[in-house]
Amino acid sequence: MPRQVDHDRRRRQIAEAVWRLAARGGLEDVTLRQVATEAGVSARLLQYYFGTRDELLLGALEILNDDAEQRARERLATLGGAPGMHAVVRGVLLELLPLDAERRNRHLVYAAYFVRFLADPVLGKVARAAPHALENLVAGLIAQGQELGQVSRDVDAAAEATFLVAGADGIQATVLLGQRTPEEAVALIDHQLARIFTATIRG
Amino acid sequence: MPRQVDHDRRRRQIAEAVWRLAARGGLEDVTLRQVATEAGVSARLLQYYFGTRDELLLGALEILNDDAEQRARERLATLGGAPGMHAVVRGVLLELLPLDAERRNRHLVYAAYFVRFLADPVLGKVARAAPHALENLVAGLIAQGQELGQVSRDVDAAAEATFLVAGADGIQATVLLGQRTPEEAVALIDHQLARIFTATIRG
DNA sequence: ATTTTTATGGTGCGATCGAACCATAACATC
DNA sequence: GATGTTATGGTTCGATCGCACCATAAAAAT
Repeated sequence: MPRQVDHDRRRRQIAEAVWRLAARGGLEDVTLRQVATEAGVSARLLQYYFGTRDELLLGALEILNDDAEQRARERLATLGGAPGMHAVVRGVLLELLPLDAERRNRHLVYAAYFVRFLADPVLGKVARAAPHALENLVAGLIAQGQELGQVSRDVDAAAEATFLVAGADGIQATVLLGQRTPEEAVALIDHQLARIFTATIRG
Repeated sequence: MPRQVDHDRRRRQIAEAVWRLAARGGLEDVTLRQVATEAGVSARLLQYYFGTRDELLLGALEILNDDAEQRARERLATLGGAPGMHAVVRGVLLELLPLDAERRNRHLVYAAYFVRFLADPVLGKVARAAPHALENLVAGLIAQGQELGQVSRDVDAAAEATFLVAGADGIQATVLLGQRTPEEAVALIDHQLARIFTATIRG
């Protein structure tokens, strides 16, 4: 076994090139040659690490998903000792907004893939996994908030959770298009959260 | 002036082919040859009516926008004599959902164009026009509802309007991905509207 | 009937695409 | 040091792309 090279590192390096190109010009611009140039490797290497172009697109998406989950966990972990339901839900929703270059790029990549998700069953499967889990997570957090008296019993936790996630997603698009600043987006989220989490200033 | 042919009709015929292809496989699949085949005309005709490929993409988008606006007006006109604010807002929001093949296709086309909107200033200008107007429209309707006592004075009309539009947009995406049925989507919208339009059954 | 403008089809060119193929440098193992 | 596997670069091929160019049918204008 010669020439041990960190395969995951190489794959990530190539995947990041795919992301940049997809975010910049859509999947049309993700050609093997452009990816190779952007990643600073030879085109042959793409075949070696990913195989065909479709497999490259799939692989880059999987790595992006793993990345998103890990970053989200990291950021949620920085919320402090006992965050409280309000803060946690806020953290989850803010993960959907393009508040920094990394998140902005990620959501642009998802946008570039979107239509493909419908046509390609394999990609679709990968894409459909995440959002539903998010809604359930938020719904559970709101329900916990009800147990703790931070949320009125009158609210429909599942319905509100779904609409919060969908709303954050919709606001994300407007920020990407430059119709709204990130600050305005956060304010809109906070406005809705203040409505749902009535009985809380801290937590 | 010979051979008078309905130019608009021809352009629409070609534009519809662009929409179908874009909805099916993204802008990558919108090649001149494929569009020509899909529209049942010669590739030469695309050049004649639209010019370059970029101009074709722009033209097809403009026609789509005009179409969307006209269809929305038509549907709103069928709401009956004195619709009331609740029903009008509902009608506007439902226009954002893929409740039939036409609306589904339209939103898929927008999705296919999305990343382009950021890179191409011309396309971006066309795309940015619509949504902001929608939010203002809904905000105005909610404000009118407040005047008429159908909406509490406590609600922030602008903030709620924005979140309603964004939420409808986000829900739209989940319906397109098959994560939610159109009926569930409508129910979610109605749930939010029932919260905002408190004092109304016939509204 | 001739002319002129509009509308349409076909064909060819240079560039680029995805992917298969061929070569070989690097290195662990024996 | 010989050997065999892993990792990388380069080249080539058939297909397809956008688009420019050439031809001509159809009909209004003269």
